[in-house]
Amino acid sequence: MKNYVRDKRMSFGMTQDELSEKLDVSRQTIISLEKGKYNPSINLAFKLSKLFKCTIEDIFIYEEDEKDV
Amino acid sequence: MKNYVRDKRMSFGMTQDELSEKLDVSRQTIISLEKGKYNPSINLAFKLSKLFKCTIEDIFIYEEDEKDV
DNA sequence: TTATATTGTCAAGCTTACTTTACATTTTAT
DNA sequence: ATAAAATGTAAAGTAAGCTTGACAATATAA
Repeated sequence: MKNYVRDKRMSFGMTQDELSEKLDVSRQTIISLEKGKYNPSINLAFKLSKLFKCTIEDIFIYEEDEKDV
Repeated sequence: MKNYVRDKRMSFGMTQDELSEKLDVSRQTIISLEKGKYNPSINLAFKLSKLFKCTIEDIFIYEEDEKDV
């Protein structure tokens, strides 16, 4: 799954630390997401979409044939 | 988080067993989702949205003050 | 250059999504 | 009423998301 977390974060002029605090998750979680180490929980995906004022689908791009299922 | 999995499934005339097979998850997972025992992974949420031809937001309703975070 | 901010890595541990199996209850059809 | 289909429950185990802490590397600024 591809994602635009880093792009969105930067377009909002936020640091990983600021983002993690606003979302109430650890900075590690943000790093891992941006680096594509794993997918977010649906709760975190929703939090991101609310904060970035867009849909989950705007941030996360699902690829039909995901190997990481 | 509220969800309309059961409603969507029934509107498609499918059984839990059929749905679980199409999504490649266990029937238990469907039961647990419909019963609200836990939230789906974002992967499963995407699979459901594709199958039901709608958005994740159409199926799962995020409540700002989720206690289950 | 030196300090400071920001980003990144590693590892151990916890929580929760999900699986599997086996069986019980409810619904639908004959 | 009986059988079959569909739904539900319980429990133990695996996998993945997330945390914490400590420290390394890179970028930005004075």
